Amino acid sequence: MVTIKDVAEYSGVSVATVSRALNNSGYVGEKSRIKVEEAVKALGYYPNEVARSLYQKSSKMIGLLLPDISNPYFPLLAKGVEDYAQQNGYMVILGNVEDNPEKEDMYVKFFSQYNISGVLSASAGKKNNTYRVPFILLDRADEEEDYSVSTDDKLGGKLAAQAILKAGGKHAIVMAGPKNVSGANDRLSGALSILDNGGLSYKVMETNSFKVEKAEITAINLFETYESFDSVIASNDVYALAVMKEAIKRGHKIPEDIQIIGYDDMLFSRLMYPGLTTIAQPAYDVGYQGAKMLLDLIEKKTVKNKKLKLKPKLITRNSLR
Amino acid sequence: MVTIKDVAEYSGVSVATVSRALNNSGYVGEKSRIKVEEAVKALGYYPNEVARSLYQKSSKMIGLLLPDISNPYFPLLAKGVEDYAQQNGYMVILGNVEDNPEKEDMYVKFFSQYNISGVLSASAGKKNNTYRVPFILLDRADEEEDYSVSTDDKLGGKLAAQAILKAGGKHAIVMAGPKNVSGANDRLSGALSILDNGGLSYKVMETNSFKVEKAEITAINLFETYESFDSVIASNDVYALAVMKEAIKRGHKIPEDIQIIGYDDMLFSRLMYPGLTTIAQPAYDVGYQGAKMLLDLIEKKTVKNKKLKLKPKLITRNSLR
DNA sequence: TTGAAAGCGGTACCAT
DNA sequence: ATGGTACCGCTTTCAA
Repeated sequence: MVTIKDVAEYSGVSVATVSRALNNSGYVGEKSRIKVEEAVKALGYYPNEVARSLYQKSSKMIGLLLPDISNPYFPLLAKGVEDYAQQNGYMVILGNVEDNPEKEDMYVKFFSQYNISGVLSASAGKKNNTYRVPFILLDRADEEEDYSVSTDDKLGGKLAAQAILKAGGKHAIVMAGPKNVSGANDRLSGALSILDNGGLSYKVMETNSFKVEKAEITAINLFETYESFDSVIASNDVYALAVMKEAIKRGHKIPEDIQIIGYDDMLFSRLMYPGLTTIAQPAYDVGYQGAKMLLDLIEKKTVKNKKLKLKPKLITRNSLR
Repeated sequence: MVTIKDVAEYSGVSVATVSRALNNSGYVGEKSRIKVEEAVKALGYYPNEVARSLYQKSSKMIGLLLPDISNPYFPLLAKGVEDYAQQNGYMVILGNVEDNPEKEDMYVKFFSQYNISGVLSASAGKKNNTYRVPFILLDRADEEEDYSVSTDDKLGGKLAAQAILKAGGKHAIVMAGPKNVSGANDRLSGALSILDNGGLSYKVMETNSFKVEKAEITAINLFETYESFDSVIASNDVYALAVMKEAIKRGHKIPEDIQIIGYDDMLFSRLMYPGLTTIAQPAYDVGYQGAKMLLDLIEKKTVKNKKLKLKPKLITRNSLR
């Protein structure tokens, strides 16, 4: 391993001068600078970030806390984070916390042990004030004081309801989604605000999970509990799919007998038959903008908007009439 | 921040003794040990890993290089890695390299700057010998000398072909998959080895991507190019889905007219109608076992099997007769 | 403009 | 069994 000392010897100056030259800090004579640059090139030197981090008590690493990487929404978000971080010389440390407070605590500790310089969290866990570094909430924006980047779910809910209305639904079922997820509540209230003035009847179906495992049983429940509906606003694409499957199985035609709209726009939603009409969430952008906000905070740039709301949009395919 | 020095002062011993007590290295008297433990508890001390890492030239961090997190196979693999790592006190650093050698080089450098102690790579990029730390290939096993964990794709191909045969296929199309991915070749040769003795006719369709964007066009090509086939062995589930969609669109019944088998078993494959019969890849296990092998290597435990092959298995649903 | 030296928070060698 | 201390690689103060 080639160290700053090697560079100093090779170029005939002191390590202090090399350090200054490398960091553009303090005075460095022109000749010294040149000699250092040559030495760096000749030796293939690059600084040891661990040593630097020890002194500076910070690093070029940020943490990303996710509730569940296997949920297809999060990899996209993670990709956005990773892209922005990588473009700006930061590494991202992945923490799959699964809404498990203990795991989250482990990571908080890890992060501080390694001088991580900021954290992005999409985890629904209790907001952890233990962080002494910039902290940004992804996809949630409960508390007033936090920095956050999220989707405008109320708008998303409205969009979905409007699409159903426009397609001529008469009797709709709207799935409520988990009550402890603020986004789910926003969607619901957004949808209802439109439906209430839309001249169609609707019922709200309580569902309390986004989990894939629950999708099939929820779809079955839907058909066993309700009768004579012609439209479904599903919690998300996975649930929409499950409903489609169950509907077809029971001999209903989509969209003729029953029309369905999803939420998320996962990559396979367009691979269904019929293609699923859905509300696209800007998952990648949430990650990307979140990372940007975090690095701005870390580098003490001013962040104009503490709470960034990104807009979802309607993706029209063939599951609505 | 509370340091080892604080602990030493509080407990009235030297930092050397504290260090020994904490690491169970060297002699420590019973009384000293107790005093240290009390001090640690009272002060809420935990070691700074950056300082430790600087001295030891290693850390409790491992790198994970992925070709594309948005491909649903990889998050599962990542979850396996993360789980094992986390259970053993390691953090994982995520690198989405997208088969881009420059990005990969960036990460190689990053990793060494931060004393990462091992690397797991599912990237198809040139094998990077620049690593001076344990290195394990995930999902690929080209070169003889490497450590690797992968799926037995030849077996997977056989399983798929056997299922088609058993379901009574007469004329099959088998998609070849990208030629530069060794797993794809193994699947193909596995499938053909069965088909050749199966008493049915088949054709191999060249496809050269696993990418989602290509799936729809490939499905269309399939129907435009070939006639009178009754069975399809698809490259993966996404492609299988696209084929199903196109088939239904064209008025074919599944599985009555055309039967289809996929590869991967992605979570939504069972949410289709009809449910997709497929070969399940142990993505999570590849990650988990890979992480295990890596940590064993890092901690100098003996690894009995340099090249671990995990078994795929047939998941029977309703897309075969 | 430059270099010596004191840290940053640990580990481990060497005396005692 | 214990403590003093050099050292890991880098940054920054301070004096020259």
